[in-house]
Amino acid sequence: MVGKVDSTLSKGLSILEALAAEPKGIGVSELARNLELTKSNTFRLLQTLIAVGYVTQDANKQYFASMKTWKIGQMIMEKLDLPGLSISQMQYLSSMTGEAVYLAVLDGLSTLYIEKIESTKAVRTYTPKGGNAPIHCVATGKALLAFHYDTLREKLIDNLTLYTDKTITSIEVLDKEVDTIKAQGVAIDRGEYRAEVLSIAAPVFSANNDVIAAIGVSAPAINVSEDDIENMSRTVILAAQSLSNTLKDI
Amino acid sequence: MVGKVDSTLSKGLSILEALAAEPKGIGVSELARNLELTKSNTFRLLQTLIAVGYVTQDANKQYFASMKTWKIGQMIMEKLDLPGLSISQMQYLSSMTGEAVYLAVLDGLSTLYIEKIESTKAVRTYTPKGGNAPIHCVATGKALLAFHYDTLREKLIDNLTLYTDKTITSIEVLDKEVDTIKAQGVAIDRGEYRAEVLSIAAPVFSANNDVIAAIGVSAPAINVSEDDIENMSRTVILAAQSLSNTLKDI
DNA sequence: AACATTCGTGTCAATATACGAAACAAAAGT
DNA sequence: ACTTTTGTTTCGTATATTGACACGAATGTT
Repeated sequence: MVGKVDSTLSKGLSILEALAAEPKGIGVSELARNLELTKSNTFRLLQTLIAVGYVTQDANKQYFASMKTWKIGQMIMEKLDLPGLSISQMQYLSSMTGEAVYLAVLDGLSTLYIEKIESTKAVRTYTPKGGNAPIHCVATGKALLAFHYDTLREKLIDNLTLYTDKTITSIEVLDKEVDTIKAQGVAIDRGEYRAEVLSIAAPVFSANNDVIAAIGVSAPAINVSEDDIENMSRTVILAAQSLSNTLKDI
Repeated sequence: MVGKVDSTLSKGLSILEALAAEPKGIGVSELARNLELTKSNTFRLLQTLIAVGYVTQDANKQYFASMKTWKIGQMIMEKLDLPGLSISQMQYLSSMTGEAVYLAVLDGLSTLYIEKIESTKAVRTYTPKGGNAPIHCVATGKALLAFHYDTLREKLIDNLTLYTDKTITSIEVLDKEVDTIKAQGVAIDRGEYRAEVLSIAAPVFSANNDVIAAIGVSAPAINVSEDDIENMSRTVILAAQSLSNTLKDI
């Protein structure tokens, strides 16, 4: 009996999301139009969001997302403290490769970067902390995808967006790719999202052997030879295993 | 006509908050008891939170807050554009003191420097933008810590790393220090992280009075007399208050 | 200045919606 | 074997949420 959702709650959250995305404040009417909701409905939901502290309103009647969401988000992060637990392995990867190092978790059909260490080299591949990328064409994404494939495959079929000529857009090809990722324990993206970027990532296992994160490196493709790829893969796998082990005994 | 709130939405958000505070996952029954809600009600709200991506459930039926809230929070943070809003106050501090000026936010058990102005003087105390420092022994860190002490104290107990002979390594001493920081509205570090560096910082408050950042200066200790410290403290506090005020009316 | 649109906020009746109680199987404790 | 507690589902009902409409105040247009 899945599928039934409380519309009030989901509408309220979509308002919160809309406000978070809004660079400048926004009024009821425009907000209602954007979300295809009634003005009355939007107004009322905004009132309750204000009452519980997630939204504020300025003198010109504009509505804003408050910092409360940020605070809650921080709490979640702190409790899990994946970044804290990962930092030593990430630093290890950074020192070994000199490239940008990422820690990512699953977020719908995207990988969400929750921690990063900048490349120490001149040419940088910039992706901000808190940013995300499609799951089917970057290394961290593919590593996460491979181990959640049963729940994600179906949803992904119609969402294999093409980004470069290397991007996997056929589900059959992806099926095979997932098999090799699971077999090898590492995912490699050779310019499947950004043509000139190569990334390598491995899955991180929780205490109950769920894959909860992926750790990996990202580098300008021209910097990396095939031999380098093999070496870096081994290093990334080791770091991921190491991290998985520290998660076992928490 | 104020005060009427959509109960569905507010209950849903309280569930989200409860999950965020829960270090380990939690089941429906216990959650319902904690929040004084019906089991049916709690269950349903959880289903819709799952449907919209804010909550996940593991194999043992335990519910968790997902990273989505964190992501929304990050979005809010980014659109706030703290660096942009801070620049004038930072320049003011720079011109008044001639020393290095920092804008920092909380990042785990560290202060993360998100903006800086270099010292105009010959002798510089170098800390790069994007860099971080332990929270318990630099001024920006202590300013942030003091106003997040309830959530951070426990974690910090085993992480009071010693850097110099001035570093605070006892939680009892830190408790007192936090009290005086909150009382004075300013944090001072006299060589607690780098022996020869002195730093002064004050908290920056958001529209709803959360401390979301700290602004401060950092200087070679030999440059600074006790009188200077007092003067600079006042200047830093003023700059921080000024910044807080501009945040009020956005 | 007069007019026409927008805006944010209230009102209110209708009904769709979220609600609690009870029941369920499965698991955990005893 | 028995009892309690778990997560989940069903269901009839009441109530809380809803959308249409109204309103004055801004804002824009002529």
